Amino acid sequence: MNIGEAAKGSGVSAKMIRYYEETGLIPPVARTEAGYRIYSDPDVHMLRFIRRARDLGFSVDGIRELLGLWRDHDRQSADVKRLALTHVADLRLKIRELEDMASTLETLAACCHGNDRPDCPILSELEAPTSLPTKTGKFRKQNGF
Amino acid sequence: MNIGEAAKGSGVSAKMIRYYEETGLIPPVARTEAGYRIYSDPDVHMLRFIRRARDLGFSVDGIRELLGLWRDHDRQSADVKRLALTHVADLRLKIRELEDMASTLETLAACCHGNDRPDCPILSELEAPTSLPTKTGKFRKQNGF
DNA sequence: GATAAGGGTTCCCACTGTTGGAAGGTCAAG
DNA sequence: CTTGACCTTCCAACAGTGGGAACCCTTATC
Repeated sequence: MNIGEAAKGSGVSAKMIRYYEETGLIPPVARTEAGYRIYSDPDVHMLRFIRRARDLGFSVDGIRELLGLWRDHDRQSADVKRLALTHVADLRLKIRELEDMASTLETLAACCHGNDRPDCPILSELEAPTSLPTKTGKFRKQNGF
Repeated sequence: MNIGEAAKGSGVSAKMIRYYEETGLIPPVARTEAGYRIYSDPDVHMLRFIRRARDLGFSVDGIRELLGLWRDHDRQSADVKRLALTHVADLRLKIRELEDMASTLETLAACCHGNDRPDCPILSELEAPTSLPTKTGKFRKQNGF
């Protein structure tokens, strides 16, 4: 099976398959004499695993670890669980940050008349932060996730 | 005031101030004879506005619009409000996606013994998605936000 | 056998936003 | 006059993904 079919079968674009191979997330596959990559069913299986993990928000590095555990038949499920729960904690943290942003903005928007006059509490707040409640205290995000 | 002081006073790093200038988010400022950028209090004020908007999760493009409204004394607060609420909707969408990921993973983790045995429902699910409930249906994220 | 369509291959660029560093000029204090 | 802390520009990198160019391969059709 060539890369296009593998892409269709796995839901991972051909571009990304090449990228994953280049960056070592997946091992290089065999090639035809002409240089075409050849994929087997297990390869596609692995690609689907990767896609599913991305769907769950794992970073490529996280997936690297997951793949390691997946391939390791002597793994301990505790390791997988820890990896998953760490990721859940990251997600929840990110959610809280976004939630804070959204609720702050919503509060401000609720105070804004939203008419044809120029005065607007949203701009006022951006201009001169009045330390509105931000449950987490720390506000600044540092990685896009 | 030079860029370092402006950075300290605004909370925007010198690097980012230069970047914002280069990309046209903020207009170029005056320079000393030696080429040092000179910032005034209003400049720092604007930088603080920008930083605050970034803290609320606005993209640079969003900030561009906000700045335009901020500077426009004939603006209509309705435009600001619309901008803000659109952003809130984006945030809430993203939150829902992350929430789905987190709850799916949490459900799976709860089913995982987390012991020294290798069998693990998390890996099983990644391997062969059993279409767990994902309230939104569409799952794949397409922009990092 | 020639040709065209629709693959594949590599490589480079763009995006978002931010950081890091190198090479070199400048300013203020000692 | 030197030293250290600034400033300047330029270049690279990060994570992931998409777009596209230039070129090769395969297959079907004429």
